[in-house]
Amino acid sequence: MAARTYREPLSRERVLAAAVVLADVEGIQALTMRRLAADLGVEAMSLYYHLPAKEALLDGVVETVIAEVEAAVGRLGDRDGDQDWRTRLRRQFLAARQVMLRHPWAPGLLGSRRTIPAGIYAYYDGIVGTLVGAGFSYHLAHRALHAFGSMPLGFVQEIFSPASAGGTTQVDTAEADLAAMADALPHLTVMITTEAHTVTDPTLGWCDSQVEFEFTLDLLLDGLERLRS
Amino acid sequence: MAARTYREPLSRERVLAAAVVLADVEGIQALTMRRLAADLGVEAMSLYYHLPAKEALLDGVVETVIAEVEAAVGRLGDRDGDQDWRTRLRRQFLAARQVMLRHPWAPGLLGSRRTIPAGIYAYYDGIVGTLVGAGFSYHLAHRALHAFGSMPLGFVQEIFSPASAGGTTQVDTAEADLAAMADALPHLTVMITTEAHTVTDPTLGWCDSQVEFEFTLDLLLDGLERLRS
DNA sequence: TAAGGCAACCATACGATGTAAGGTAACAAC
DNA sequence: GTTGTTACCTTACATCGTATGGTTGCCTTA
Repeated sequence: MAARTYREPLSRERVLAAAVVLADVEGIQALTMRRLAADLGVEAMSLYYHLPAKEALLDGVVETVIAEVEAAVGRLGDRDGDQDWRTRLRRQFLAARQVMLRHPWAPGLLGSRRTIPAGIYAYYDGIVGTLVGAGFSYHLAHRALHAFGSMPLGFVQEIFSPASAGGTTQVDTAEADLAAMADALPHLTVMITTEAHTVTDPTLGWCDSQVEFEFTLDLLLDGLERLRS
Repeated sequence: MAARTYREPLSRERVLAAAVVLADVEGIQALTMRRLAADLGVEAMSLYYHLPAKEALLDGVVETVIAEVEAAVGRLGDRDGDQDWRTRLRRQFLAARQVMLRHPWAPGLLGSRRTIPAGIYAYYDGIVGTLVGAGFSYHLAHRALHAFGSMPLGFVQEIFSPASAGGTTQVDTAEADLAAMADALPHLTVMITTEAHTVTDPTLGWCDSQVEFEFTLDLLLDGLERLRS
């Protein structure tokens, strides 16, 4: 009765954690269902009891990384409330960068996902909150979000792909459950409603990426010009 | 003897052009060897006579897009020589953006390539030339390149992945054929040699991405602070 | 204690993908 | 007319995600 080969049962969390480790150690291309199962001492099809498909696995992995970023950011947020807005964001982005450096495959994966991972909204809501709290208008805060580009998470969201060829526009889905958002994401909600009503060309959704692009570009060019002289 | 089904013979260029069209119309995930061959009225294995592997196909596709960017940039460069540096780069990046908007899959593909496509060097050499010609030091021009981030090509190079886990560092390869570079890429060559000798920690290669990251971050934060007040 | 039910995992198989290995048809050169 | 060469094709295989349908072992409930 001794060596009954007991095995810790699988779970979504255990699978996702193993997937992150596998990607870290052998690269994202090594993350196959069979290989991941083997690492867990299990057959490939067993994973499907805890995850419906590989896409869901990748979504979960992304979610895990976002959570790690939020944890790192939250950790320094405690004693950080009364800091200058620049200092706060600076520390946040540098902390996020440290997380992403541990998962070099993550920015690429983030950028390749079709749907925006839920955790990102909370993260960005905090950023907008910091900006608005420091006197930014919601409009300028919106611009700032775009300008930050890859700073908060190491990847470029949709700068070059407006609406990303999906079905419903972002405005539709946003207005649908705007009330539900208001609690969890107060700043983002206000920002979206404010900006949506300001927009001139509604075909573009509430982000006119051409305008955002030019804003960021000029911000960089102006800053560099100042450093030049 | 009439309807002898003649078919325009394949060529690397024809294959690459068809690949770009296929990716534009049906998305990059539709770009498989069998599907591409079918579009060309040919069997999959026939492609291997003109390209050694799918990786080479993707490299060629990237190369094609870069060439399209360079063409667009070159087209406006003719009557543009005596413009302000900001105006010139602004126009260049906006022209590049127009190209990338036609190929929404391109930034992601660019970013996923292991080796940097050759055409990019020439493109960036021109940017450095513009900057230095306007009074930038090579050091600041280097910083500016990193700060531009996704502006010139719509994707983030290696902000989060220094040396990208390759074998030889960039310094090794760069110094190996530095002489050959000097003709084709005069500004980049000078920039690399200048910067390489300034570097304090040689283990990082000549790009200390942590420093570059913080530079860009502060550039953005300072610019936004100025707009806030 | 026996019977049933369910949670967790596995064996097999199928279609899609990249591609190795070798075959074939047209044409050129001698 | 033989022989090469070029361009394309047929077949086959490993690997991938995953549909389908077991099998195993524990937990109830009587």
